[in-house]
Amino acid sequence: MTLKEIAQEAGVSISTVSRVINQSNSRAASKEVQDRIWEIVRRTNYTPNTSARNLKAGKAPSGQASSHSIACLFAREPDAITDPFFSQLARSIEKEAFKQNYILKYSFTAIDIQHPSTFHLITDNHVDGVAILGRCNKQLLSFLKKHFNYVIYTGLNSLNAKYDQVLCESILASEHVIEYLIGLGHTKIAYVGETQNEERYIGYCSTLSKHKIPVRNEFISNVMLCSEGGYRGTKALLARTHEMTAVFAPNDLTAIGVMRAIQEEGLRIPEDISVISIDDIDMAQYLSPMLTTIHVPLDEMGRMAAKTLIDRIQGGHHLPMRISMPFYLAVRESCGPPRKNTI
Amino acid sequence: MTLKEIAQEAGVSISTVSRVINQSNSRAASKEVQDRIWEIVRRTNYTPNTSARNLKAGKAPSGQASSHSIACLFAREPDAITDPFFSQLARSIEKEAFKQNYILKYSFTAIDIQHPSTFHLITDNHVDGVAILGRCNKQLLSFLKKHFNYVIYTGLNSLNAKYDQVLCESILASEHVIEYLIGLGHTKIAYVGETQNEERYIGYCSTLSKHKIPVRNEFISNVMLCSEGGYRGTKALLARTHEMTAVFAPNDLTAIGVMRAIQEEGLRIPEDISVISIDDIDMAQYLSPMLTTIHVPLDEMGRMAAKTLIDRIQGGHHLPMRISMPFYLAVRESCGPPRKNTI
DNA sequence: ACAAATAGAGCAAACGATTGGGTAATTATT
DNA sequence: AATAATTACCCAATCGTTTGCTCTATTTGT
Repeated sequence: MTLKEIAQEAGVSISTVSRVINQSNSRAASKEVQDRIWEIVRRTNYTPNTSARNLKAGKAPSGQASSHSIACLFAREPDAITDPFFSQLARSIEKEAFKQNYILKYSFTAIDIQHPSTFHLITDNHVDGVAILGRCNKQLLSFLKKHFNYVIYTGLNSLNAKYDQVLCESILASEHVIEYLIGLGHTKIAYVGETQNEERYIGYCSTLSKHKIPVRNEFISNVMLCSEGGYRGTKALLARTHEMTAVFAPNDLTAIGVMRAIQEEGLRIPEDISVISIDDIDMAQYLSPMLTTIHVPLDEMGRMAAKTLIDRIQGGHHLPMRISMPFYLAVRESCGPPRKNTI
Repeated sequence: MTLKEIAQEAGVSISTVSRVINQSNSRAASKEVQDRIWEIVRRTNYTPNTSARNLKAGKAPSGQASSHSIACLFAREPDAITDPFFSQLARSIEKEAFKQNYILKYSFTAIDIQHPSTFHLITDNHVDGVAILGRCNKQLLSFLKKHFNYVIYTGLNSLNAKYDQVLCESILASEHVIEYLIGLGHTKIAYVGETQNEERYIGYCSTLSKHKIPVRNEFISNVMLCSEGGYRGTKALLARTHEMTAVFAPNDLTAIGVMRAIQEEGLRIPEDISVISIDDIDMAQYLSPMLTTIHVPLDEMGRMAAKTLIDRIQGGHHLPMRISMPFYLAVRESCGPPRKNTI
C-alpha cells in the first residue's frame, strides 16, 4: 500500500493523504475526507515507507533519523512506577507525546538502566529524549546526559540549573502545608519520610524555624516513601512519644501508612493527630478520613514535560527552562485543630 | 556526498557514477573515468544512502533481526497503568525481561494503539512480542495478533484458547471470596464493579446460586473499576437499600471507594458491613480497616508472563499455554460475621 | 453587496539511487 | 568504404513521501 493507492481509492490527491496521515495541523482537511482516508488506512494496514520518509527527510538512513520516540525513566527507588503519582504522571506524558506523534518507546527504572548487561540495549536503540521522573542522583544524571541528547526532569524536587525541568516546587508546597498546620494551632509537627536531599524535608525545617518552632529530632522519622515506610516510621515515632499533634508525610502513599499506624494505636484522625501530605493521587479523596493534601496538577505537569521535551528535541528552545506548576491545598478531613489534652 | 556531487566533480553523469560504484559489469566505463570516480569516492568518504537504495529496491526499510524487545499494553480502560495492580505487574514483567536481556520497549494503552495517527509509530518500530495486561476485547486482540508475532495475555479474566496466557483464575478467586463470606454467615452480599464479560461477576453469581442464594438486582451496582466507581456505586447501592451485610468489590481500588462510601454513611466495617475484594495491592494492608482480599501473586505472575512470552519468541514452545497462578485469601480486618440487627 | 480572509484540495518539485533506453563515437567486419 | 557491433556515456523515469506554492470555493467582515 502506498499513498498513491490510497489517494486513488479515496479520490483525492497524494498530498492530501499525506497531510491527513501526518496530522499536519497547518492545513486541515475536511472531516469527511479524513475519515475516508483513515478507513482505507486501517482496512489496508497501510504503513508509511520508512525509507522514503527518511530519504525525504534528508537524514541518515539508520543513523540519525529521528525515532520520534521518547523514554520515561522512573528514578525514585524502589519501583516508583507502582506509585500512582508517577504512573499517572507517566501516563499524561505518554498522552501528550502521542498527540505530537511521538511514542513512549521505553520506560525503565533507574536500577535497570545502570545495569551493565542491559546497558547496550538501551543505548543501541536510540530515543530522541528522556523524561526523568522523580529525584535522581548526580551520577545517574550525568550518565543520562552523556547518552541521550535531550533530557527533561519532572517531579517535586528541583534540579541544578542546566536541565529543563517541570516542577511543582516542593519547598513552597511543604511551606504551605506547615503554615496551614501552624495556622490551625499546631506546633508539635512530626515528619515521616525521607530526609536526605529532600526538599520537602527542607521546607518542613525552614518553615518551623521561621516561626521559631524548634525542629525536634524525636519528631522525625527517616523512612522510604511508601505505605510501608509511613507505617513503620509512624510506629517508631509513636513508640518514642505521643506529643505531636500532627504528622506531615511527603507523599500520599506514605500518608496512607501513617494514618494506618495512628489508627492502629486507637487514635483518631484528626481529633488526636492531624495528617497532611503532598500529591493528591486519585484515591486520596476516598480514604477515611479523606486526606488533606497538596493538589499537584499531575496531568498538566506531564503534558508540559512532554511538550517541553519535544519542543527542545525539535529545536524550539535552547536555554534550560524551569517551569513551575501551581498547586493548592485540597482541604479535606484529615486535619483539624490540635487536641488540648495529652494522650 | 551524493552521486550527483561526485558526478559533477568527475564531469560525468550520475548514471555513470552509479554504475561504476556498483561494478555493474554489463556496462563498463573507461578505466580513466573509473579511477577518477573512485578517487573522489575515497577522498570524500562517500557512502551510498541506504534509504534511497532501499526505496528504489522496494525492500523493507529495516531488517527482521530480533529487536530483543517486548511491549506492554494496558488494555483495561481507562488508564489501567495508574492502577497499582497493573503497574506492579508491568514492573515485574520488565524486571524479568531485563534479566533475559530483553528490554521493555513500549508501554501504551489500548486507546492509544488504535488511534490511527499513531498507528504507524507502533508498527514501524517492531517489537518481538507484546504482553497484554488486563481484559481486552476481541477486536483489539485480533488487531494485535495481526501486527505482532507473539502475544501473551496476563490478568484476572481468561481468554479464549488460542493465546498464551498467565492468569489468576478469577472465577475461582471470586468463588473463594463468596464462599468465605457465606462461611461467615452472610447471604446478603452486594457486588460493586463491572458486570459485562467480567469473570469476577460470573463467579459471584454462580457461587450464590450454588448455595441457593438468589442473585438480587438491587445488590448489584455496575461501575468502572476504580476508587471513584466503587464510591459512586456504593452510594447508589446504599440509597436503594441497607439490607446487605457484605460488599464484594472486584479489585482493591474499587474496594477503597466502597469503604469510603460505607464509612461516610456512618456505618462500620466490618461490624455493619463487610468488604472484600481481589488483588492485594501493597496499600491494602495499610487501609483502615486493613482490607481482606485475595492475594494475587503479582510478581510471580509478571515473571511467568515475561518468561513465557520470551520462551515462545525463542521458539521454546508452540502450543498455546494457559498458566494459572495460585492465590490465597489474605484475611485481615474488613470482614466479619453479619450483623444481627437492621440498620 | 463587495472586498478580504480562509479553508480545502491539488500540482509539482524535491530527496538519492537505480536502470532501461537511448545516442554518439569508436572499432571490427565484409 | 559502408555496415554492423561494441564501447562509453547520458537522459529521464521511477521508488514513496513531504511540502511550498497555487487555485478555487466558501466564509467573514465592513
